[in-house]
Amino acid sequence: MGRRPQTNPRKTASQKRSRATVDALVEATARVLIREGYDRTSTNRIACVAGVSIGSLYQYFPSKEALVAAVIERHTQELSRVVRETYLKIAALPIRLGMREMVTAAIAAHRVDPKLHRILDEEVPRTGQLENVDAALQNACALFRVYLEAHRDEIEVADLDLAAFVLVTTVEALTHSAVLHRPDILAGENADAFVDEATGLVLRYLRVAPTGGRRRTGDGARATLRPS
Amino acid sequence: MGRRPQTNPRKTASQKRSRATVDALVEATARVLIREGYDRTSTNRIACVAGVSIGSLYQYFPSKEALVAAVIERHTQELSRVVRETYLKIAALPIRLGMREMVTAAIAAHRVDPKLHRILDEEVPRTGQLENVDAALQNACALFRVYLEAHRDEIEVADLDLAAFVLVTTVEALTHSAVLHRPDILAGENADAFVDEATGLVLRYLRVAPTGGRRRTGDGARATLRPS
Amino acid sequence: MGRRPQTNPRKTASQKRSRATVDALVEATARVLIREGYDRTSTNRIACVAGVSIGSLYQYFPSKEALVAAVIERHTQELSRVVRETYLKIAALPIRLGMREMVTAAIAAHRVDPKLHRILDEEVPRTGQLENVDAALQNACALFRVYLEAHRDEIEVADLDLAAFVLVTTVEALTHSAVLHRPDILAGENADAFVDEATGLVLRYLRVAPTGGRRRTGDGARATLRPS
Amino acid sequence: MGRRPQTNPRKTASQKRSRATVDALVEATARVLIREGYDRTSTNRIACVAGVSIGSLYQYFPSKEALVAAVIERHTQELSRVVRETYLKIAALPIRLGMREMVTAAIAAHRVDPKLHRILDEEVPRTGQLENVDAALQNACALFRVYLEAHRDEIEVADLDLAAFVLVTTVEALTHSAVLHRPDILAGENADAFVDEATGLVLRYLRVAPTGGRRRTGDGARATLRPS
DNA sequence: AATGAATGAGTCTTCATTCAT
DNA sequence: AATGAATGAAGACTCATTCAT
Repeated sequence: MGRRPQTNPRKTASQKRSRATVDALVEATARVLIREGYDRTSTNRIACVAGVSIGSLYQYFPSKEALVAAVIERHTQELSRVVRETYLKIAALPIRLGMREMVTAAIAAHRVDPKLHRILDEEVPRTGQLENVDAALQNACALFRVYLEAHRDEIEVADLDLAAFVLVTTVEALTHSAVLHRPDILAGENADAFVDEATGLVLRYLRVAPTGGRRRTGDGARATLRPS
Repeated sequence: MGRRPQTNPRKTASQKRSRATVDALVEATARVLIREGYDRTSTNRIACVAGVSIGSLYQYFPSKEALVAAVIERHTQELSRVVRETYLKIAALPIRLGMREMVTAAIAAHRVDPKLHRILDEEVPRTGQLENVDAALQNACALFRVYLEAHRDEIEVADLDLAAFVLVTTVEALTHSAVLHRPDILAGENADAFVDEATGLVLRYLRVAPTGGRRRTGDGARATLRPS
Repeated sequence: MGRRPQTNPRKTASQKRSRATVDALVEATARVLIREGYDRTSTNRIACVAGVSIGSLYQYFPSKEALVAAVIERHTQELSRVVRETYLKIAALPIRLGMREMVTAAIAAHRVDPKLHRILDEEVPRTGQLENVDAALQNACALFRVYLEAHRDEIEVADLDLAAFVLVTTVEALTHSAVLHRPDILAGENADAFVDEATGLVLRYLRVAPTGGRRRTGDGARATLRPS
Repeated sequence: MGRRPQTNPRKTASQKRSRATVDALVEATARVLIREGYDRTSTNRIACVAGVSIGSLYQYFPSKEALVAAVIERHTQELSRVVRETYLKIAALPIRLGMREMVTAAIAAHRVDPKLHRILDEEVPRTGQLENVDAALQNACALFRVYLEAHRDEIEVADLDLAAFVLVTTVEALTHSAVLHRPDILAGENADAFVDEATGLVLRYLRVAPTGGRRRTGDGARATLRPS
């Protein structure tokens, strides 16, 4: 596989001017990535777009990879923020509402910067970032597990860890796929239907009891029909 | 985005020798891709590994991208074959068994050539391949829809298209994630539990009635435990 | 000290055309080295002067260092040839004449390509070439030792190895220094005086008996003047 | 050959602090030169090691070359000091002892800072320093000539200038080569043998009469054995 | 059809040096 | 005086691609 270049920032810009330079560089990297694609993204181009000399670029980032890593980092941070906020928001909600909120938030997260998201997902080689991906997954699972535990009495699952993994993966995949590959599914009023569907998937998986009152084609109806 | 190079094979190798050369090149590309990673994969290297001159390489493939595309194509074909065979196999099965078989097959598919799969998934820029990805998704959904239709009486869904999309995406994501990121989940006896879990997700989503008779660690057992 | 780049030729040019390219490159390197100095010698410049593309340059030489190494090698070969031929020539001569011949040859050797010699001596960093330098020294000493052994009865030395080292070093240094730093010493008729002087140094070191018969400005004349 | 950068110190540091800064810079240059090699020696590195900002560096030295020149200068001064002291020491000694002392001092000189010496000798391009080298040589010759003149009655040479050149060159080369390339020759008790050998070379060259009393493998003994 | 030498645009990266603060 | 951020020319080197043989 060959050696991978360093990706740790070269020096932490403390002064105001340098801070601005670093920001400009990361921002420029994201923009160039989007506009040109990964292959056509060169450090010179980035420096140019950032309005910074190539020398300055290398003063703060030891390699092209480091810049891309910074962009990924920044984007991931943003997503994490959304996720964390969502958990805070839904912590107190009953699971039915909470899950719906969660699906909604997942979609929103995928729309934070869709073009960048797409590039990062499709074009940027993730070598060396694998640990991060795995870490992010573990992290999301852990958070979700906490949520499930807190709502244990509303659900029915044997293995909380497994359930967390299944749901995190599923919700991420569904929203990701819908946002990136089936915009039609999320267009206009369809959106609600999709959210219902995904939420339904989650709730039934967790064996959340169907709403007593609302009689619709739902679990509730079925329950009564059940043979035993 | 800049112009994308041609990716269509230059000429259809009719003669036997040409055919062998083409195969050798595609195979070499896959191997180099795995061994060196996308960035370090050069046409010269590929030609060398294939035991072919660089000139000959360009006689059959107009660009590097074309070679990579051919590898993706070949891998995709292989996966498609597994998928198709699975559908044939499960067509006649009741949905409970069919779905379980499907999950199993999906895992198997992800293990066809795991290293190549990973590289293709993580490192190879998919620009220009998007249509293919989308097409593959549509295709899989269509197939699955046919299956669902055939088993309509066993399930309870409002929108078959949507359900197909949801399940194809979900099963793919779960098996993909498990194989690539959580090998522990699939190790040894855990594998069965995971298959059960994924199958359970699918079946409950489709509102397939839990098994009355068969008593095993599964939905059946659970059903009886339910309060109401 | 950091890693040193490869200096081994990349591929041995077998075909006629490539052979010419390689030669042109080495020759160009020598010329550029002389004309521009080591620091200003760039691979692009070399390729340009050689009338070859930069790509071709790197097809045969993995690095700038490799080119310089090739030049050094070529120059060293040339010098070695002179040295070897000298030994052949003087093998049968009595030591008085042999040594004189040797000093003369040493001067000649330093004049093979004086400008290149100077650059190689003064400007080219010899990192990594140290072993070569040492090897060359050892080699010269060994050859000289053989010569001394063959003429053992004409000389009087306790340690042949040490004597060989001393003389090889001395003669090299004297001729080197004279050619490069004191051209006046070797100009016109002075040359003979210098050769006499150096030869005298060697002969007296080896305690070769002064010539009785031959009367000339040299040890012979002096010998008669000696008190005892 | 292109323009060579300035090498004269920018301003004479009169104040105490400035003086310290300059010293730190020169010292740092030497250290970096040794640790990293010439190529990897950058002004930023030097400034960093010296604990000084790059800006300050350029306040005192107009260029990288100037720094290196200062290091060479300092090292040369040191060597000169050793040489001068040696002359003072041996001025009153008879030539036999004086020469032996000189050889010993030459070895010592090469051991003043061997690593730096080696780098300076092998890696640092001497462009523009040629005059200095030549000057140093001339200077050493002049000093030595004075010595020889003072001892004229003990020796037998036709051309004092030539003899001075020959001996300065020879002694320098022998000790240099021994220290750098044949440490074995100077190890332990061998050292004495080598000093004897080099001193013998010098004395016989100068036709210093062998010691009358001490009967050992020497010129004296031989003289009586000589055929005629 | 095959070969592989040749091409050269373009990439990343370094580093001496300047200059605003 | 000092700082260190910024500069950008310049260099080493790669690699997809062409084309004469």
